[in-house]
Amino acid sequence: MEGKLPYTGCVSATRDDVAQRAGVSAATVSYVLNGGPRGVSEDKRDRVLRAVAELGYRPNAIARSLRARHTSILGLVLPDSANPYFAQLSRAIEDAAAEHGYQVVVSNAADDPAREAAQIEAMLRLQVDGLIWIPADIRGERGERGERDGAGPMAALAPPPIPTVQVDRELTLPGGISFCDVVESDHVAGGRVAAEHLLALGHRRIACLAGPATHLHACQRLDGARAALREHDLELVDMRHGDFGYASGAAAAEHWCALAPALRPQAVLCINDAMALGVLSAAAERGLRVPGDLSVTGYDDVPLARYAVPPLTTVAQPVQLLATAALETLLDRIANPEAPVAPRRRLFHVQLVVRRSTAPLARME
Amino acid sequence: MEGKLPYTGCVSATRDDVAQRAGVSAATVSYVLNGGPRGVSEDKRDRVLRAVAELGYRPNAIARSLRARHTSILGLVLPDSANPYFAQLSRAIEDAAAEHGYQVVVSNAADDPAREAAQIEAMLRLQVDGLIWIPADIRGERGERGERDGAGPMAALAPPPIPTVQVDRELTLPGGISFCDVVESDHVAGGRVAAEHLLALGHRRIACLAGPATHLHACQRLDGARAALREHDLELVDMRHGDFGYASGAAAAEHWCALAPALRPQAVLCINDAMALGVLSAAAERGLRVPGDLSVTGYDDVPLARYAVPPLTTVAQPVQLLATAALETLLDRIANPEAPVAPRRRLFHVQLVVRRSTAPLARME
DNA sequence: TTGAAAGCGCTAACAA
DNA sequence: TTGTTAGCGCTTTCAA
Repeated sequence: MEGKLPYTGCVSATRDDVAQRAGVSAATVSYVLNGGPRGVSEDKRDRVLRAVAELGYRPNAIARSLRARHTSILGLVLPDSANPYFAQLSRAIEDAAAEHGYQVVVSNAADDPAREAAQIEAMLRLQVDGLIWIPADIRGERGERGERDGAGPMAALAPPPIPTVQVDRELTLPGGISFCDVVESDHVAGGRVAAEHLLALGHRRIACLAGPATHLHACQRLDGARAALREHDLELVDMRHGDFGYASGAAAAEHWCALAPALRPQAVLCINDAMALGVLSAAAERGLRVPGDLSVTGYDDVPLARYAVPPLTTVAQPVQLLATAALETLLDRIANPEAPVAPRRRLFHVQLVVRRSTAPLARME
Repeated sequence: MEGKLPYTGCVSATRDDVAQRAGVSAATVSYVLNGGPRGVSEDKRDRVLRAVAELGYRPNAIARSLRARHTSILGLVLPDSANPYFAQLSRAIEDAAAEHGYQVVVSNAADDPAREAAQIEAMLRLQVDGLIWIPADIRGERGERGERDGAGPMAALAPPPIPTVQVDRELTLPGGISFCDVVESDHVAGGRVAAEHLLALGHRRIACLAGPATHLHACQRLDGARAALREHDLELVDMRHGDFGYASGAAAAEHWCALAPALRPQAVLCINDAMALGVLSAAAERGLRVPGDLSVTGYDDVPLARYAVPPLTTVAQPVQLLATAALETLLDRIANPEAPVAPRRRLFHVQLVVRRSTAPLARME
């Protein structure tokens, strides 16, 4: 074994080999391996099982899928696997899928619509039984862009050729028309609860570190925050756009930290945790204390949030619920592909997790 | 379109439909779609392309793979996709694979050998052309455990039935015998360079936050650190085992922070970044200053490291190099499956990234 | 209870 | 340059 690497799999046994060795028909082999649709005598079953073991037989999933006309695999398209929130969500989805006997193939669009489209296309060709899609980019009115196919993901998915659920955010057709099922949490409420928390703490000069203007879910969080402020007759004192990464959080914070105390926001509401972490970092570098000089909130409650310095107050999304709901929805569609049911939308509650990056406004600044 | 969801894919066109509509043979359709192996007249090519567009034809990758006896897909088995380091590595591998026309199917073993074995088995059945494997668990002498198949991943992979590369760490057969190619960085050197950095800063009471004793790569880092200390006639003042997660880093740090200053380590060398981040968090909670009261080093240089508070001194692994080397090795094996070449091992250099979580030992504590 | 055989959608060798 | 056709490995209907 050591020294040489001859790949035994290159000449691996087929079901016919098993049948021959066991002295039964090919059909019989199938029956024992699949536990049906027919029974097999004790004797033959043993012989088959023995032959399988001796030959190290491994069923060819490709052949099986071709014949069966389904693959038992689900495609999961992520916008950015480096983001811990998606890593969490993806893990939850995989677990839920495994419980139902599905394997999941995940791909990372890396926030690139062309890449996303290519990957969706590849999954469709792979004949996945269903697609779980966290859209990379909410481009609002037009699904343009994309190189390889001359079109973005919308070209392949509207209308969806196979059962599809969007998770975590909704991408609609021009005019806000839904074209597939959606499972997401209430982004508007999340933005609102974060803002209300800051308001309750006495902050008045609140700034927001938003996402790209093209991302609907980020805008919804922003809208929620603004609505809460408006009820107090307040406006955001500043708003900057980031790209959801640490660096953009740090960059925005650099700007705010450079301001004179009287001009500086008292609190910054960040649209995701990564950017909030960037803010924490830049504030510390600049010698600003959080929450003493600046309160900061995040969004997502990634695992690191509670180990941030200081631990981050954030809005937690119900990751498990999102995952199981997405799977439920998808499996239902797979089971009833012909049912002409209108796109469904399920919305989940979000929860504020108060930690130590926020504090009551200091009396004197 | 709005309102109803009839899955067009359920009745999608086949290549024969295209042939019929274009008024050519099935073979001709293949030739134009695959760009070979034969040429096709301008006229027929146009007709085929038009028919493809009109029918929304999507080649069935399953059927193609069955016939072609290869899938152009590579399997990537990760121990834990929630770990940002693996997310980085996986991204680099996907990119490299895409450049060579391979799609990659990634699965997350979640540090569970049984799950890992099941996933490897599933990939083998899926007929991936090659496997890139970051073993979840270095169990050293015996590959036991695993529920579903009654065996761990070693049962399926030693010897490897298809071209396989281990990346980032090496899992060998009992007796240290290699059974497949491996691409990794020099963990011993990495541990050493981190320790030497601390030593150069004047630290003498150095503790280590190690990984599980079963993980060879973690032990190698530890060995490197110890070797460096020994050259200074020093020993680790303490060593604790963590599980690579934030929480275990924080837990270990709790312990150290509770010690009287004279007993407390002056520096903590952590075997990965996540645990180092946990240490930073706990130290801050306890009011210990880093690096004033305690210097901390990590390992991996995950994206967050430079945004930690304070920015983390760490050992960077050459993620891009690892990824391209792994792919190169694998593709070479795939191209020459019959060549009986001994397992290869490629080792890469590692680099210390000095940031602000380490500082010279304060004169007076 | 069993075996034979018809394909699933595709590629490529072969014949024209 | 083109069409015909034999499978790839499997499931399952049909007939025995």
